[in-house]
Amino acid sequence: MLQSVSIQTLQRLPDYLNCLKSLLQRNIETVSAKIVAESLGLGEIQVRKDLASVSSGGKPKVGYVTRDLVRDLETYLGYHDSHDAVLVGAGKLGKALLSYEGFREYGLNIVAAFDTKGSESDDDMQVKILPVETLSDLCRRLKIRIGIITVPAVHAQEVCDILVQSGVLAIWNFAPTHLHVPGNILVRNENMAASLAILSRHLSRKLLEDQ
Amino acid sequence: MLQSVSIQTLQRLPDYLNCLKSLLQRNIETVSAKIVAESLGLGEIQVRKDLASVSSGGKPKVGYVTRDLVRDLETYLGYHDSHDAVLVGAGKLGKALLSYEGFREYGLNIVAAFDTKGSESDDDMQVKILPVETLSDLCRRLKIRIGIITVPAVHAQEVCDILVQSGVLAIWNFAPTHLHVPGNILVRNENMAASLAILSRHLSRKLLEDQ
DNA sequence: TAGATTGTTAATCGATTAACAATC
DNA sequence: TAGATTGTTAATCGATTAACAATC
Repeated sequence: MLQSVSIQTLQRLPDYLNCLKSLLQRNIETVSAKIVAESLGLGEIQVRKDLASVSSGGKPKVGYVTRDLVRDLETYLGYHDSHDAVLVGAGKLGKALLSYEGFREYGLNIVAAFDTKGSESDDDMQVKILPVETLSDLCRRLKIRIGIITVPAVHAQEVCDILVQSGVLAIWNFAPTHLHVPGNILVRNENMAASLAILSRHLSRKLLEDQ
Repeated sequence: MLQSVSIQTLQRLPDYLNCLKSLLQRNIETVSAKIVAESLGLGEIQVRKDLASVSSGGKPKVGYVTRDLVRDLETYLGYHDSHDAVLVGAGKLGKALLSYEGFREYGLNIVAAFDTKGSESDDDMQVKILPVETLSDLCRRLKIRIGIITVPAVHAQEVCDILVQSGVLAIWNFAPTHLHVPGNILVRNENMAASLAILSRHLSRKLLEDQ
């Protein structure tokens, strides 16, 4: 039965997809929740519940049809129909993201990149780097709905405002700063500082208990 | 009163720090939970509780001393004493992370980078790129406890195993794959696919309701 | 004193886990 | 049939929010 999916579950779905695809490559045609759970270090019941919310279900004693699950997950995650996006800030990180092929697989299609410094485009990047003055116009013309921010923190809000004014509805923010947006706009922070906080605390504790 | 800090709270701490530092720059010497909450889009009570768990507290009617809070947060997050780390996988993303100055501010010090392809070091990177054969040895010699994985997904587990065998206790994984580690090792996934899932669903919903 | 603001204790909410019924 | 496995309903757990007491 298809239920509404919590944020927590939603975030686990790509992991399931990964896991199932690798099982598929090994020609494993059906799979139990137990196997998936063990492979990802999750609880068996949690896996069953998560999968129930996006799939048409499995069969007792048999499990799930791997291929069907993969298809259901990809469909749910929107990997089959791609979203166009722009990226603002073609520094090191921005360029790294631009040349990452994997995004296409996730249904993300970066159609243009912008920077103050115009157009020093790299060899293995598909998109041109355009002057930031043309950002708003292009977003409107191409009806861009996703903006990726990889500018320095001080300019992030400014860029964010332009994107929002130009019709962007979802922002993926790599700048280490909090962005202010209207209520209907989603900001997803790729929060490196938060990750480091978690790593650092684990380390402190481990080193302490080893003394 | 210093309490134990939940993961959720821990992840918010860098945001508080950011916010407070910018207030400090504007010479705002005391600050109420309400101000911080509004600035970050959080609940006032949540902010008070979070701050209570790392700070020596504020004064009724006055609020918190900005400078003290900044210091307490930095101390708690370990920004004052830095951790050495290695990075494995000097592709686009790896190089981007290597040349990001900001990590030092967070107490992360990348002392070496590794790749199969040896040593094509970039201009504005401080560290050399070493052959991956020397990874284990260096980790042991320098007692490295943090490993950053930016290799392609297929090689991530392999690299992870080497790191764990060489004494690394915490792993920051940028490869889109789940890593298997012993129970005492922490893996933090920088989960781009999960972020995209959240962005994508928001978009689907918005576009649907606009029809 | 009055009022703003902190901090704590209790209530609510949501997510995870456990127990169990259904079924192939 | 027996047993493995799904899926659902109930219980638990943890985090957030609300209510309130403390205090400058």
